[in-house]
Amino acid sequence: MVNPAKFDRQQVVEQAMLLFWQKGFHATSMRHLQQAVDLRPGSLYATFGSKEGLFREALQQYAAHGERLLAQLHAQEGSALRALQLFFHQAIIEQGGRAPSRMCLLAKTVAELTDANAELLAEARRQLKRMEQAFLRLLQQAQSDGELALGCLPEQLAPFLQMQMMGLRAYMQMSCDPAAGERMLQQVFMPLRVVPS
Amino acid sequence: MVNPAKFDRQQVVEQAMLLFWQKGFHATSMRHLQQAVDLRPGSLYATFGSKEGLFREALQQYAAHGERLLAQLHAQEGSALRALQLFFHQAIIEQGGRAPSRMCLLAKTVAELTDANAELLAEARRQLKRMEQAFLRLLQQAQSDGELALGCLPEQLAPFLQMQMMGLRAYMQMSCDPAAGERMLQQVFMPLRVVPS
DNA sequence: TTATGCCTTGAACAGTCGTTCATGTTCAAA
DNA sequence: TTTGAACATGAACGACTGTTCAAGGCATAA
Repeated sequence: MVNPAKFDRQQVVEQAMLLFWQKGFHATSMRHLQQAVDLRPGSLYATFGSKEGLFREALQQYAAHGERLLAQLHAQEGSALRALQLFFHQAIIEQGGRAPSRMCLLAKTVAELTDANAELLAEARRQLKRMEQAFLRLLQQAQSDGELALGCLPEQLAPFLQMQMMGLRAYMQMSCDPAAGERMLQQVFMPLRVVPS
Repeated sequence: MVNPAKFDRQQVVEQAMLLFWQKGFHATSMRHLQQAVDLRPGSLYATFGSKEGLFREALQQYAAHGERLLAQLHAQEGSALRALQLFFHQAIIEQGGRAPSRMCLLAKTVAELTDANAELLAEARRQLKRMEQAFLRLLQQAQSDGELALGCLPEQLAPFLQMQMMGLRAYMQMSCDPAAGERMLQQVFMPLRVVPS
């Protein structure tokens, strides 16, 4: 390497991701991104190729962060079901006001984009499916640990959880009412409780 | 009226709404709208004032159509709970592929817009709240008709239903799998079933 | 028929979009 | 010290954005 780049690629993607998360793909201009990451167009285009390229990496970084958090919660709590519950609580209640948006960036992207950006749309869908599979693994673990009633079907519960995650965060974006979020969060996890014998 | 307009205002709003529904606010250009409704910029701006003005009317027309459909289902079915169920089924399963988007236009708008378009964002939130109140009235009706267990709390169930409506349609936008939609739809309405005594 | 106001038209505006590229800078290897 | 490849810079590109407006068409009232 003759002359290494002077910026941290991951840090640039992180800043770009936060901006995309806040304003969405179309409303985020390259001018604004250039200012946010403090890079001139030449450097950005040499590194990411296009606005779409930068957005794709932002999506991947966002999803990777989510998966990492879920695994970390599982490790530190021991319980798979408790990890899921904490993950939901964190995404919906705690991070609510601090994050650039109350909604999931992947869900926002699936909502905003069309076939006109087919690759990005497919990438967002793929990452959402990955998260759903992570939910599935945790639910299976919970079941074999006896945390989840044997009558439950993790293969049906995982998409159901994913659906409710998207719904909860979309609802929060609409109402901005933490109390309602907390109440519905309990309603979501109520049927997962194993009845004490 | 000296020289009345030659176009049908409601029809224009309808066409614009379909385009906004498909592509979102930012990705829909006035040029494209002008072509879709076959009007020149002067007429559009004289009638709606701005892109935002046209979008606001599109949101209102969309919401009005939803409320009308819900009332019509209630009238023709007699049962409030059955009306809700049909409404969900129609929005999520049937209209799925035919509509410009699998998602709700109001939810898409809340997901896409920011404070940069505060009035439009507020309008979308208001219309979503109106729908939730329509849900609430039907749930109360169902309860007093004995369709809904007395233990249920319509004031908690209505936001829960709204949340799941948003979640279901967002999930469908992600997976495009009608079977999964049908399955989750049953899961949503399962706890509402009154147990036969 | 003329006069009066509304409606329609399409060219044009200033601004912004994503993107390119010639130019200048930096730094390890020769 | 010279060389040369990788990187940084910012002006500039053509296309497109939302919006305006002068000019012309139209239908009613006088």
